[in-house]
Amino acid sequence: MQPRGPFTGRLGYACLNTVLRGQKPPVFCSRNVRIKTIEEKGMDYVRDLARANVADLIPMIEWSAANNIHFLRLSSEIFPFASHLQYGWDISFLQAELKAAGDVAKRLGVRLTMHPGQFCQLGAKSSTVLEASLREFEHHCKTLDLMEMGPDSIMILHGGGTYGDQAATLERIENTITTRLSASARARLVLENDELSYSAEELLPLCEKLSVPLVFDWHHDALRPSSLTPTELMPRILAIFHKRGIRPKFHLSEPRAGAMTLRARRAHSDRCGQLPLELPSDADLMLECKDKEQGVLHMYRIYKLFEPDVASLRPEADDATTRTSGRRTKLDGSGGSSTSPRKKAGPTAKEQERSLIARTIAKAKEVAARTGRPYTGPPDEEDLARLRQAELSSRDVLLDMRKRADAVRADLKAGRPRTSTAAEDLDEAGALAEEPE
DNA sequence: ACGTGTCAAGTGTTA
DNA sequence: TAACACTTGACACGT
Repeated sequence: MQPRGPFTGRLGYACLNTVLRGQKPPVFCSRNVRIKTIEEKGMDYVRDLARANVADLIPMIEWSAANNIHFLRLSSEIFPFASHLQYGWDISFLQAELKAAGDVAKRLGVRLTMHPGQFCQLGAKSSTVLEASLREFEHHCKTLDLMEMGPDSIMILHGGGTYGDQAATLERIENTITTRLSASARARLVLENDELSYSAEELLPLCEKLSVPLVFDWHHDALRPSSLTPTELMPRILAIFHKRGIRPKFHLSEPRAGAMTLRARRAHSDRCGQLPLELPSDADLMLECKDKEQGVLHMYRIYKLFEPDVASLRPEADDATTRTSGRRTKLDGSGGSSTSPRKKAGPTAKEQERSLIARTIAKAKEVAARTGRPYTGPPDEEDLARLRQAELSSRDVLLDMRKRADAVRADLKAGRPRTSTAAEDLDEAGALAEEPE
């Protein structure tokens, strides 16, 4: 199905290895703590957690290399509260352990990157937020420095908020980058287009001016498109990486099947199924999907890049819906939930079901009127199952997103205002347009 | 052991 | 206005 050429680059996953996490004892690098516990147990407890997190870096890197994965993102939770104003602490006492992990990564050829959280606002107006952002960013940098990682170990940030004035905020970001970052932090900084505030095109002028590479994210680009297509943007994106001597890096995620609203489409699916056509064949691509390393192995199989070790494979969830944050609520409303179930992620399963039935009936009536055939009543279970399948297919969502992104691009090129990329209805979702038997 | 509510931090969008 | 989406799930407590 894919017309793209062979992919020779590296696929990576972020922060957590679900296979190792499930082992006994578990291997993971994101042990965390609450403030209350810090106050009860003291900082030594936090440092012990951090030591355990660092110790698990090595098996995670080794497992990855053994499974042909040479690209990882380190979790920001590896050092809980390290940059906190009140409960912060110095990671230097772990220098030897960090260097050991870095040595393993370099020996096995595993690229390590980091991605500080949304709290890092280089364009913040508030000095409190800006100082916290700088502490956090420099802390991430110190982690990679202590591991003695090379220039490919970059740190990704988004533009962040716009504070109602994108141009003014971009100036503040520039000022922060040029006057507030350490040399090492600036050397590792890269920016990434996001899906709400800064498209690739809106970041590129700053990136080009300061020689800060841009990590291009296809999913974000679909939700906040530039006037230029990814193909048109690609030479500019690659030029900065090449100028800096940093291996290009990209991000890929996909919306969950059935996602129609903007909110739902922002969320990430369990796995990815399509390599972007514009992806350079030798690029590093970070997969941001819920199934982590399984997403990479999944892609290895789809594109026949590697034959994964059977022992490393886990089956794909069969009950994934538009619900996110690890929720696995089925369409019929049953199913477990690993996080707070009373909080809604989009419409509830019952609401989705009601809506689906209503639209289906309306469509059937319309078809009946158009074709002269009698309307035979509401859909039965079999109809619904078929419609769910067609309507909620991830492929349909991707195609719809691409189509809407193209429309936004056309608007931007024509100087018209930016419009929404969200789907308002399901009329174009494949099987719904089919006529009943 | 398991289920569930909550957790350091920011911003924008939506129901 | 509160919930939720994002780069990332785990802690902590109650049953």
